[in-house]
Amino acid sequence: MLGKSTKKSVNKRPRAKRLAASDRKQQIIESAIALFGKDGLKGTTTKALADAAGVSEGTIFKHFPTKKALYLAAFEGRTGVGMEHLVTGLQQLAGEGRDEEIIQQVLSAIFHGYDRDRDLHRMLLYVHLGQSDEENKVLDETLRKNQVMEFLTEYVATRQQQGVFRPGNPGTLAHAVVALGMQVATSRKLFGNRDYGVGDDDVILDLTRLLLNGLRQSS
Amino acid sequence: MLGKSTKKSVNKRPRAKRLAASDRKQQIIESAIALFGKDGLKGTTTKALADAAGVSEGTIFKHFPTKKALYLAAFEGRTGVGMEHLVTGLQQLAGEGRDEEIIQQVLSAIFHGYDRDRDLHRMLLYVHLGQSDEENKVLDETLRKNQVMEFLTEYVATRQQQGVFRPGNPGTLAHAVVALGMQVATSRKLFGNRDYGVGDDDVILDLTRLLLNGLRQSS
DNA sequence: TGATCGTGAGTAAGTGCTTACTTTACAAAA
DNA sequence: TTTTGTAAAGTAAGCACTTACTCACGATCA
Repeated sequence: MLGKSTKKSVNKRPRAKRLAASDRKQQIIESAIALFGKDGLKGTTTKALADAAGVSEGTIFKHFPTKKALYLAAFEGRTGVGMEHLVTGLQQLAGEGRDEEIIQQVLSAIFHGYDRDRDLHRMLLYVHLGQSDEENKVLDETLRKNQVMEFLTEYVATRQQQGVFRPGNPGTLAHAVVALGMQVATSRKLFGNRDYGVGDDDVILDLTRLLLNGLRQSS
Repeated sequence: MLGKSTKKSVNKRPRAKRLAASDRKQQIIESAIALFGKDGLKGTTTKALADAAGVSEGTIFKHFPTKKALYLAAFEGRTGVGMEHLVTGLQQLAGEGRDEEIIQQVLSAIFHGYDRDRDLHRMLLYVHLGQSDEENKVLDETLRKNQVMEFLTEYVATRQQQGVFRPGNPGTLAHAVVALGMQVATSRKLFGNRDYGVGDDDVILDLTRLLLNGLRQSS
């Protein structure tokens, strides 16, 4: 009844325009992230992946040998982007001893990252949950041993030597800054928790001051 | 060849001993948590659930109308236990103004909770990921609006009025304490991340001091 | 005491649907 | 023409859930 065309085929997606293999591959990955982030590996069907990409199931398997291969490709293709720029800015601030702005920028970057790539971060949680402990160890080394963590750890250590920050394991303290940002961002951005009606900027401000005063020696 | 019994039936589970319905139900739930925590709702088959409980698939469906019903029952049956005892202890410490011990005990409780009920906490993450934002709002209200959060929020506010803690949104600050503990515990207990070879106690100590000094006015 | 029987936990063997992946054939760019 | 991307129609396996049955056991009788 509805959508009947004059020709015989009804309600059919038009044949996808022919693309270079690498382009099609990338396009499939992009649309897959949203689905994998929503329902996880097992919860996402290859049919759904094909529909989202605007191609047939067969095309998916032309480009990726298995569904899991696509899953891993989607995850690997989008991690740790835009870090260089952030770290460059942080290093400049570090030279000027502007502790508060460093922490504030790290937290802001985390919040914005979760806003921008919500699906990717949801997917990351799924990936973590789906891996064994052993596999997670590898995962963590790639993810957490990133430039930001390295910068922060070194920065904390330096400030401790200067007597500005309190003693304590620099790795633990650097992790604390990132972890606090991640958990609050996860709660607010991924799980839609807008507790006590406070806006992002206010939360970031409170957290920044909490962390800053926690790190600094009392005068 | 192997495991052949003298009688004809080979490799078959013996008929499960008859239990009261409520007992069997509880037993199925207990064994289900580990599976749901490992692979999530979609990743866990009813066959696997039956095998883990030592019964047939039919029995599972005698006690639960759907797989999802079992999933939700498993989740609901085990949340917020042991909170009363913790809060009672915290209230006593609050009366004596022992800030450091309060924070330390909250963090310890979180760490031990993740140790003790690792599967349940993994499952909780899956539940969060599987819910829509709207459903998560309900979930969060049950979970986060618990006694510990309520106590902490009020406690922070009181200490602020006394001029001991710095200003800032008490809800945000209380959430920060719990969130930091949760994220570090998740990373270490659920994802097997034992960064920088530091033990639990050392991490808790560093985090406690970080939070305590972050909350307190500098003298 | 024992024979009888109703109740309900438990099960084996499906049922039909969905899924990941395959095959075959065609269309269009090079 | 050849090469490559795509469509469409499979297919075998796996899935949640159902059905029709068995059997253990406590209550109720003689």
